[in-house]
Amino acid sequence: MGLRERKKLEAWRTIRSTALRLISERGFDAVSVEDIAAEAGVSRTTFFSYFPTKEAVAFDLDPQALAEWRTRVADDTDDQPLWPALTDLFVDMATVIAEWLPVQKRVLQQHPGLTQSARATCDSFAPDLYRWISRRTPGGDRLQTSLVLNTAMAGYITALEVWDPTDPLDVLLDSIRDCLHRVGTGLAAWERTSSTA
Amino acid sequence: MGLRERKKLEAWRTIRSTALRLISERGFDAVSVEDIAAEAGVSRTTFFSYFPTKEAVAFDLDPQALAEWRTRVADDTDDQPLWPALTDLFVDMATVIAEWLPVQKRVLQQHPGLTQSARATCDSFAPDLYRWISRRTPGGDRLQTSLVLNTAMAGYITALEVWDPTDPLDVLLDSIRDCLHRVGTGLAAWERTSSTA
DNA sequence: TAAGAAGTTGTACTGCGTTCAGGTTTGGGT
DNA sequence: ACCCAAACCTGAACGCAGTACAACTTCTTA
Repeated sequence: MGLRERKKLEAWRTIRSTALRLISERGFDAVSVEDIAAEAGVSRTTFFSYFPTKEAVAFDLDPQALAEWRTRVADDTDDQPLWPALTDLFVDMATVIAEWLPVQKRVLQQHPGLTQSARATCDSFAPDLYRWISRRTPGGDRLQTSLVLNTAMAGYITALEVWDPTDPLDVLLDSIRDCLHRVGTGLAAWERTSSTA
Repeated sequence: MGLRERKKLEAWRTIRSTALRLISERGFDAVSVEDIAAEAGVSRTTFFSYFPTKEAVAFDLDPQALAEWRTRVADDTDDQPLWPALTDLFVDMATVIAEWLPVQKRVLQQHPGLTQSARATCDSFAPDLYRWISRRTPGGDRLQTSLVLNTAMAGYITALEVWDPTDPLDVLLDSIRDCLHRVGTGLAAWERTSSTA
């Protein structure tokens, strides 16, 4: 990893940390992009070269963490049944972003209007999961694959929604496992029958 | 229904139709709020008194249709099991907004970035559904209720995602029924056990 | 029909997000 | 050690979404 790449990641993290600190202190609307950029020591233009929107600075995934998770998903040779394996991927994801979850959740509690942006976080790893599910269920059509993905995400989102950020991370991870297990037990029965429906 | 209320609804629908027509013709980004307001014969200020954001004009629910659906949900004395009854509510919702679905879907196909806004449509009737589910599952905790809601919505969203807007509405309705049945069969088994988990 | 409530309009303002030309830093090749 | 091209950062200017507000018009009701 060259100097250039390291500096970029460092800048990304500086801007992100600065943003979350300011937003935690003053609230999302009371902090402008200008404020964040100034405090992080970069220009407004540079801010937008790292984050496409102001919301993104609070909810985008760490590039390195995301890349690591992606390679793990791509190289996955797990031979468990579909839903336990899928559950592991979501737990991995939550673990990877564990550091930021409490503060993000607290921002969401103070500003429910950002729920949409939070869901966009899921969308950033959805394509990888879609491919992974397709690979695991060769007979599945588009409907079945999307249904599995969206249902699993519903479980993940629900666990995040109900989680209290002052609780330890293990509580969240167990809740994710619980939710995916509950929603998965029904869909598992459809895995074989989808092409004959 | 007084003159005032009738005029308001009429204005709402004029703005909405105008907006969808212009957006269909030129694309979402190439139409400004100013354009829509001018073409609809109102001021920019008035536009924002009807729709909180530019996205809302494409995805908000018709006030009358929403009100009718709400009373139907509130007065619901259906004694079917949970998931068939819930399925009926979603099918009702889709029927109620059937008129706009094809053009909205076409806008989404041309502009995938608006998916988040489309999901906000669901959020506008989510609170009603949450209350309805709570009423139907007295023993359920917050996790179970949210899980049922989010999972049902995942089914609904999935059906919308894979639906081809050139297909007749019945195809979509059947798909909604199919998706909710699939995701519901698993969760139905948890209805009784949630308080002992 | 007069008073007041509800709705509309123009204006001015903040702040997000984009574009672009010009300057600076970095890594690779000689 | 030097140079060059590519990548990066920056300031300035712009368009447009969304808000605030005071003046004005239209509807309701007593």
